[in-house]
Amino acid sequence: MSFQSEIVNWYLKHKRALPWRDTKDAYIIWLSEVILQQTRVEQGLPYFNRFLQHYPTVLDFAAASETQILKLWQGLGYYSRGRNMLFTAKQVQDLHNGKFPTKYDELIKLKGVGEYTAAAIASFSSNESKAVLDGNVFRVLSRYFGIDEPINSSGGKKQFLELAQALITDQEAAIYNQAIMEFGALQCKPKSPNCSVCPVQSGCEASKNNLVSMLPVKLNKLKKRTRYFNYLICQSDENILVKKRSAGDIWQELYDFPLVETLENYQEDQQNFSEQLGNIFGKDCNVTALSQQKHLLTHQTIYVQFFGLDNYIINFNQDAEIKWVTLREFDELPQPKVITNFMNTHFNYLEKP
DNA sequence: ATCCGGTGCC
DNA sequence: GGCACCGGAT
Repeated sequence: MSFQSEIVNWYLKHKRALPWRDTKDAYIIWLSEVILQQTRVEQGLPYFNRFLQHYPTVLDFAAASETQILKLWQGLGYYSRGRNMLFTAKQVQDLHNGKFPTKYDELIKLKGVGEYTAAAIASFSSNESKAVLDGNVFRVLSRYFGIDEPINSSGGKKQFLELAQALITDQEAAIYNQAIMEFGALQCKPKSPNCSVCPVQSGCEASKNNLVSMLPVKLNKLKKRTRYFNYLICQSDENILVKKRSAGDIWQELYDFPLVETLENYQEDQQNFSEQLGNIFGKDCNVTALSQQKHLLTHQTIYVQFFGLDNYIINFNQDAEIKWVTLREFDELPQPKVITNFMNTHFNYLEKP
């Protein structure tokens, strides 16, 4: 038996009874699908029932106020979904005579309806053979076919979409789409799927190769940190106070200046800034803001602000890595780019021929 | 504390 | 192409 037939058979046996199943009403399917975006069935179910009770048709929905919609949406998260639904309901009223579209090409134009939701509504309501590709489908396909292409890369998405579309058959589009998603949600779960009772285990590449827990592959999207570096330029004649950077952070063993890091711009984080500044240069020190620049790293965005130091007392005990060097000595020390840039603009007489 | 997940918008 | 949007599960 084919993969698709096995999945559909499994579905007929194990599917949950849910109120939006087995309806062909595109409005009701839209309602359920948008509510279920980024949301688990158990959490979305009561919301779906309340929305359908309040707004039995798309025209009822279109007549609602944004406040009413958001009040009903309360607690579900991603509130732009609710706002987009109202916008779309009005559009369906005005542009489609209140009749909710059932074809992918029309659905995809609606606000809040992306590729997944358009394929879901089109296949469920009119059996159009557009493959759905959600988190469940990615997982099932990557495991069964042993695909280790990252699902959140553009190439990976394309590959999975082509595969999913090749698998769907015209006559069974609606039920197959529902089946593979339900299969992913209940059987081929992200964590500890029970492969011993899986109907397609014998054909599953991940199972054969012991890769079930490794698939699907997902690129960690590096979350960029935003940081605020406030450098204190302490200069006396030809000497400047520098600091060697230590382990556990960027630019290890390179030289920069005494640094106060704040959680936000120093003006937004005044108290913290002044306190740290006082610890290094005494309570009564004066600073003057000089230049600023934005420094981009792979994993961090650093807003760098330079300050000139007017009067100060240096508390050397605060940090053993602080020391005086001449400007010429500093020029020979390894420095981060952002420091070199600063030196070149403010001490350009040091530039070599 | 970290993972999970569609769409809009930049 | 990458982030912001949210709450729940693990």
